[in-house]
Amino acid sequence: MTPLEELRHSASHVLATAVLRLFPEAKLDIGPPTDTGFYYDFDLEHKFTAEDLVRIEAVMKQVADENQPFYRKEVSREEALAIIHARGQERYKLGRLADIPADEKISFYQNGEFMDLCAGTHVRYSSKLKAFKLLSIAGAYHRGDEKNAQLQRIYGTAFPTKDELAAYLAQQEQAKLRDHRKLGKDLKLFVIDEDVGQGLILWTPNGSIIRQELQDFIGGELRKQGYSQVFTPHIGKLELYKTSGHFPYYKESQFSPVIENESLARVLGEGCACAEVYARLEAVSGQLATQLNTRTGRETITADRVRPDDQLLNGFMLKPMNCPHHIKIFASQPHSYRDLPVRLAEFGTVYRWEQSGELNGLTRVRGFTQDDAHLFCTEEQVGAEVRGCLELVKIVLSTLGMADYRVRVGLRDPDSTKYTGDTANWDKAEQACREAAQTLGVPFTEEPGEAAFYGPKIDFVIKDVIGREWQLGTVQVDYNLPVRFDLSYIGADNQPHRPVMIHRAPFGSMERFCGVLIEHFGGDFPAWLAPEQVRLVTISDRLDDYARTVLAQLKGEGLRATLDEHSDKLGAKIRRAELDKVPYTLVIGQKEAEAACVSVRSRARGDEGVMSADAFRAKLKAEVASRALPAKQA
RNA sequence: GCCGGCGUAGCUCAAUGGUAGAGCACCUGUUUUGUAAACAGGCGGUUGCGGGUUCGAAUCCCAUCGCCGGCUCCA
Repeated sequence: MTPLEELRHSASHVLATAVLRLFPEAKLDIGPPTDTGFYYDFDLEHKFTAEDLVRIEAVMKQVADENQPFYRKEVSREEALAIIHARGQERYKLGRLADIPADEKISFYQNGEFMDLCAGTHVRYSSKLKAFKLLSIAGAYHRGDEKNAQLQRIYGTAFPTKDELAAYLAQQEQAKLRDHRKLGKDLKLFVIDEDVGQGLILWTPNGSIIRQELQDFIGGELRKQGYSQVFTPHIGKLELYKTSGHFPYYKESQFSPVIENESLARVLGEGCACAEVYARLEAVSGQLATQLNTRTGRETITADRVRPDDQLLNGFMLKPMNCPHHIKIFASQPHSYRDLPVRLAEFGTVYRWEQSGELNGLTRVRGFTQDDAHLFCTEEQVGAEVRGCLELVKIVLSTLGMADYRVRVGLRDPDSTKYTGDTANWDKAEQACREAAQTLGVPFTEEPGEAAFYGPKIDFVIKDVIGREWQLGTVQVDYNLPVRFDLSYIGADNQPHRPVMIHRAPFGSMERFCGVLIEHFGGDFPAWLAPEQVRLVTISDRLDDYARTVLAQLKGEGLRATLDEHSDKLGAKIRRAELDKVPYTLVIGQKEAEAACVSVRSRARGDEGVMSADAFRAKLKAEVASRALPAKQA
């Protein structure tokens, strides 16, 4: 444990000490340090309130002042049981004790009257806790399993000194100002209207410019890399998703199907209530899941294809993924090995029924557009194609100056049944991902259980302003959907072969990416992305005519410019431009008008002096064309 | 979905059971301005929605919708 973790871990023990002083009946679970602080989970009838937090924190300060030494005590399993019973903490601690392997030492840590099953380590005296603060109360399931009891978790943070604590809290406050939900409102980038629906993004004109620019940017890269553009509809028949495996496997995270009127009439005509419709779908999908589970891994889908029988309801689903549609395009005609790789790209909008409590601004939504593509290639081509996809992700991130990300290779969880396909193919796909990741030149972690249901993936993960991680770009290797859809190409040997699929989305979703991007730039977008690139402000409205000439010239070059026609003093107009985070403000007075000039003020660099209107236009055009990042120094 | 907190004007907030208010934004007028806020006036609210308690509810209670922080989930 690092010294800081040790400090925070000790703070969590002191938190538990204080809680037991105030609420002796509280049952303890666990209290570890975290990246940013610590927490402790309690089971208690009384619901903690904000006022309780103040009281608890005050008692914690007392405990710190009592300068209690922390003692480590190693005990036998029998002694441990006795301690737990003596303290009436059987409810969770017995289970925690049982988790400790037989060959490991069992230890307790004691400070004052408090004693907790704990591997350690701890600070030597509670007086080391000079700077801590309780932050929030949250529900948390015991062992992170929603089938278990929900405990009350108290979060806090601690630092070696009061200054460091104050700096951390101030930095957190600063971070909130960059929150994309706040900036989205301030800069009028997007709205979410409760009448339209939770998690459904309405892109306003300003936000749409950013999204469109990003789309144009990557579109150019795709043309260079030999992708073909396709378009597909937002829905597909239930049958399609039964074949792909989405329907039985992930039905709970999809919008309810749109049932064909005829099917619906048949069911309702029999006197069924709406609930009966859902019950029937449940039964059908359960049955399909069983069938598909027992059939995964076979090399031909024809015999395995699940056909609807008379009991089935026919209808459509909002697409949760684009792959089935793209697969159907690939399958629509025969392919020679000479055609491969086939790369089909689409900004495809998908819909997923995320739990209401998980929705979050742009970063977790119910309808989003993936910058998606599916590559169909030979097994020999997989490595090169995956590397090409990773290259694309790196181009995106470096163009935007996003360097603070981590790479995760998501592998299957060997104990889970949520995956489709046979083991041999999974092994090949996982190996392909691993090898490709090694060529990245950045560290990556392998994480079991993070794979897609059809294959392993390489994800680019970025933190938002409050430290939550979000998966953005992703590259996924898939040996399984080609089997499920019985895809083939004709090889050099004139025999049919199974292609391998690669799913990839460098941005991930436009919504989530823009959310993270807004926070990355704090709303100060580079000129090429800024909804408004230039604001013209005049000293006096007598100069507005000249300003309008300059404005027309800027617009003529395709630049996004406006003229501030308010009857305000210059300072007020500049302030407004600054608050609107416009990259360039052109100040126009008599001198400028007479010389066909503009006085340039850069948001990043301040006053840059006077230049000819023509020169500014050329300079900004070049800056936009090169997709330059805002430079602090001229 | 679960636990907890919160919903007052476009935005930020005030009013704690007794006439819903301020600043900014917006509109109008005056001002004609040199690098982050000129002045004056005006517009703007069934206090998220629906019930209830009360002589009287933004305020108390119930329900519902939404938002925020966690948990769970995340193709």
